Amino acid sequence: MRTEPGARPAGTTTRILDVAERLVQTRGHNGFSYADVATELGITRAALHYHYPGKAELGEALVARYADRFAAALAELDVEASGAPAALEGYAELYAEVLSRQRMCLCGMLAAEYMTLPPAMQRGVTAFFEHNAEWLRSVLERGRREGTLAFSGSAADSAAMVLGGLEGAMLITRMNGDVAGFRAAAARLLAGLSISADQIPA
Amino acid sequence: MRTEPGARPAGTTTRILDVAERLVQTRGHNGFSYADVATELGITRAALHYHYPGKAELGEALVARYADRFAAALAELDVEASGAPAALEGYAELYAEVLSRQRMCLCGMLAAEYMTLPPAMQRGVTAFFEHNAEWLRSVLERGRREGTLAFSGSAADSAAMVLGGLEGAMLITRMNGDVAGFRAAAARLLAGLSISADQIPA
DNA sequence: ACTCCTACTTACGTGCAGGTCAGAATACGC
DNA sequence: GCGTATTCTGACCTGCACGTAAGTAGGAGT
Repeated sequence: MRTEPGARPAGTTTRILDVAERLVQTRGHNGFSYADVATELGITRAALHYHYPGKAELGEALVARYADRFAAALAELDVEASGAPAALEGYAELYAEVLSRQRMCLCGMLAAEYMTLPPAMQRGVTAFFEHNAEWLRSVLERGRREGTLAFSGSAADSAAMVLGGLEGAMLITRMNGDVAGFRAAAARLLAGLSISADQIPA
Repeated sequence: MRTEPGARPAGTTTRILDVAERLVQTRGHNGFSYADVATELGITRAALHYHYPGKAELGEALVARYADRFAAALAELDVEASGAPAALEGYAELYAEVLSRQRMCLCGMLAAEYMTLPPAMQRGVTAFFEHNAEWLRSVLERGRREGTLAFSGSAADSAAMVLGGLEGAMLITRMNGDVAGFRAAAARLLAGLSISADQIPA
């Protein structure tokens, strides 16, 4: 499929993924066609079928690459972040960066279309969120142990809240491109987990 | 269009809306066809075009009815809820009820597909969220004035957080039908706004 | 020089989705 | 018991979306 790992003009396979990814993140999996991708790349639809036999397989590859990248970003946060609160802020910033490119989280988008997705994509999306929730849970538990975070109930519940909160804030603020609004909502979300500091002052 | 306001066998126009609503809430606006609705109702596609000239108009009617119902539910909460915290809990419960029927919020679904929607539907969806955010903002401000809620920053930011948090939690928990998980996440979300009570005890 | 693989293209087929239009059936006032 | 409006059907059209098959251009290896 690929000529070499270091193909200079980016490689058609990768460029297909790049275009398709953007289309899914903006229009959804049911909102774009092979023709859209082909036209944008200046190739034929048949060429797409050569690289990815069908839309289902392209979708699978999309989810897999996105999940890998996200996993890598989380691993980097584990290393770089100086503590649980910083890790959470870094996590929210990952979302803000996606949003600032006028996109929705790929898997958040696919979560909405979940019922219409081929099984392999469903599994990929589910795994993505499970991995994220698990990462958040571990960060939250560490923060509570270390005394840098405080929250009631289980860490898993708060992890689900953070994950859902960021995805949802993204979903809604994307409509009018309000990145600042997203950051404000995300900050408020995380403020509810901090060791009660900035309370009450309006 | 309708024979009478009190048509006993529900009226085709209404039944079309009911079926289409469920399909949008589960599969999205790009995930169902006129044929799906017609088949389920045992009528032809042409009959659908008689009641709603096109998918765009059907979609508009769907958003309008959903927004009206939601607005009525909010007005009822204003009357019935005994205070700001109760109003917020009631608000979250509205979402939980939708989810318990295995559905996503209609407008949350359409928010994902926003870029592919006809302009009139976009306006309807935007108006829905603005109305919800405004309602939440007023509840939050009242709660803060009355001393029943406490939160940092502007009420508008916290309103966006609650709105996004509930939509996002819904989006994600719907995948595995985890209503209990949704309620837990929603409770945690609102706990961050209460006058710091149940902090720290795991 | 020919072979073989990779990366495409051109041409086609199928099915479905949205929409139109001319009527048929039913109910309805009068 | 007759016109009229409402509600729906049958037949059709157009375009697109996904997919397939066969063929070709261009290098890489020997």
